[in-house]
Amino acid sequence: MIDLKLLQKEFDHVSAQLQRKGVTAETMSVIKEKNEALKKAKASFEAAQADQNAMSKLFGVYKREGKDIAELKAKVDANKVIVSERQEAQRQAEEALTSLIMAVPNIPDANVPDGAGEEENVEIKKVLTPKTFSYTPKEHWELAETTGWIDFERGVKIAKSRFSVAFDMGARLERALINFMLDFNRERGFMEVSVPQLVNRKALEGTGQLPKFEEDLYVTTDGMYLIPTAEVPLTNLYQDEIIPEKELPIKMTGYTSCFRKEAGAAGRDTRGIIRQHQFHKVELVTISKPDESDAIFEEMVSCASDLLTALELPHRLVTLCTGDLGFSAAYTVDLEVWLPGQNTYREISSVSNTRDFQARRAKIRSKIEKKNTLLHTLNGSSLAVGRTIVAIMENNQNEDGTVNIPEVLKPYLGL
RNA sequence: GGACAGCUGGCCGAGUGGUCGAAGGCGCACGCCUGGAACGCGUGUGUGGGGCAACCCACCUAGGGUUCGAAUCCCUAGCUGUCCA
Repeated sequence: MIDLKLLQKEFDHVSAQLQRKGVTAETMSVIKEKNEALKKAKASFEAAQADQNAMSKLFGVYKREGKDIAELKAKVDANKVIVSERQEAQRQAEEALTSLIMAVPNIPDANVPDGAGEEENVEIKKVLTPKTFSYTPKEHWELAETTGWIDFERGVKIAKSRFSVAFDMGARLERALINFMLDFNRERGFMEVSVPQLVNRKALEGTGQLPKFEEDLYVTTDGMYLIPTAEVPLTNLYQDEIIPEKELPIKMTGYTSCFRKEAGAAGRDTRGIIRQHQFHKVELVTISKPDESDAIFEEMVSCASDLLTALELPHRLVTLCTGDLGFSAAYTVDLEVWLPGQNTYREISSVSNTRDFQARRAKIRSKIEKKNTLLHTLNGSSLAVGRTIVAIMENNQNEDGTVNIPEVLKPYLGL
């Protein structure tokens, strides 16, 4: 959620920054209007209420002094009508504003490049050089068949499209990767946490998936939601808390399944396991003091990048432009892994600093220098498991359709 | 699934209709004491919003209700605990 006080104080600046993320000038001025209307409605309601409170207090005095309360009661009764009218006006004004601002994305950092979409993301650097093949490298779904690691048809049979089944070494590789990633992250100072994979609405509002992206979430019959990422439960662990300063930063890593309807992705990546309704991911989440978040962001990017390097996977780092930046992020670096079969780099991790955007929604604070201060929340994948398997398959493939296991994973596979 | 009990500030805990935003304690901050500390003593210390300020409003799990007035009474929901099935 954006800071309404900041908006009020520096409307032109905030408005301009948000317009970079596609919020219209019109929406901004409506928000400004609604905010002012709410303040007026609130002041008028509170004034009536102050009258009410003052008169109510007199009852105690009158009673003690044995005075007649009939006249006072008539006055209070008349005021009560005014109070309830103004209360309703305030409630409506509040609702109008809230529904607007909950759907406003975070303000992008000043150094985020402008751009319409992923084509305009800016490369930071490449890590490791892709190896050259003496033949045309196969795509992972072809290798899925020769290795027998992934079965797409049976996934569809028992669920529907965009579900798959991992068999034998495919399944073992998944488990090995999860353990390897968790251990790697833990050695970098991230505490391992195991969280629920169903959460309530409030949690999703806290991290920004709701109310705007309801159509991409699976919901259960009793109103719980399947998590689209471990970022949701991990970040919301500290919802509505005032965290002692000495406990900061809180650096966590967790493995969960993730569930996404992929509502807006019809026709994209329909083959293979790049875009599934259910996938495994190891996530990093940090809650930090505001002045530490930039340094921690770099740590998180390095963690994910070094993980890819340890797996011997060539990749590159890109800064997302305004058009590709997510709803809650102020700044995001994507890690894209080289897929020789597709002859391109594909996203395998996304590390974001949301600054105080989620903290404001979720009320995550700490008392810093005697003042309750909204903290910064950061999240990043380290890494998406399915896509890592894709990358391993395509980068480590042999001409006969077999795939070599990366050295670092062998201990995890008993090899 | 049924019965009962509870849910109060960073934490613990008192408070059963009228200066209660809430005693007391812990914790924390500052000061005194000390060579330095601990102990002890003193002072301060909830959150959010509005206002230049005085000050005002809201918040005792949440949402409703009764009342001039609710932490306190009533209803509903959630959660926690205990017992029963």
